[in-house]
Amino acid sequence: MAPSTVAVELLSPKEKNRLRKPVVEKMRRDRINSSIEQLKLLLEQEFARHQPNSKLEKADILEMAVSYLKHSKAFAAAAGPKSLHQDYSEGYSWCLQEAVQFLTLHAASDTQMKLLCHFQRPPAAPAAPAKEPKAAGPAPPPLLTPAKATAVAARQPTCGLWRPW
DNA sequence: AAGCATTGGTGCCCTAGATC
DNA sequence: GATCTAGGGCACCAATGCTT
Repeated sequence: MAPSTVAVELLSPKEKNRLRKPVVEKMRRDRINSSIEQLKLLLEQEFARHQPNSKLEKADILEMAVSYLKHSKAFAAAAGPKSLHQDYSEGYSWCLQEAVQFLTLHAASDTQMKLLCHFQRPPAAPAAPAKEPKAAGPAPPPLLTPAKATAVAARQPTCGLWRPW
């Protein structure tokens, strides 16, 4: 049973500190655990692919996160430098495909068409840093037509990790 | 039942800030 | 600059729960 507030008032600062320590330490462990849990959720599919049916320890989660980041870095380096605009366009295109895929499965066709038409409008340009030559940059990639986007969505596997974003 | 992982409590050490 | 103090982080250990 926890000491009453009156009893706590009577304690010396050192004793108060001694009582507070376990609480603070617990909060700290909780932070560690919740972050590990978030890592686990973020890497869940990767775990399923590499170690199906195996129980995940915290150490496993951390190891997998490290190897994922290493892999991700190596992939980005191999892909070479991209312009900000190119990077943005690829990201936009990918998000569009994801949205189309989702709508294909879940949304009513009317809503789907309206949303697709909305996405067909040119995306806002990314906030370019001062050095990036705005006008001289490469033209944005062609936008997907609704039919093409749906076809692309049909080809796309469900969200997998190791995606070069 | 044994082995392993996780959790919770505690002591020790380190560091930053305050005071002299 | 030396000393003191509070706060934070880490390591260790015991208890508990889970798996084989």
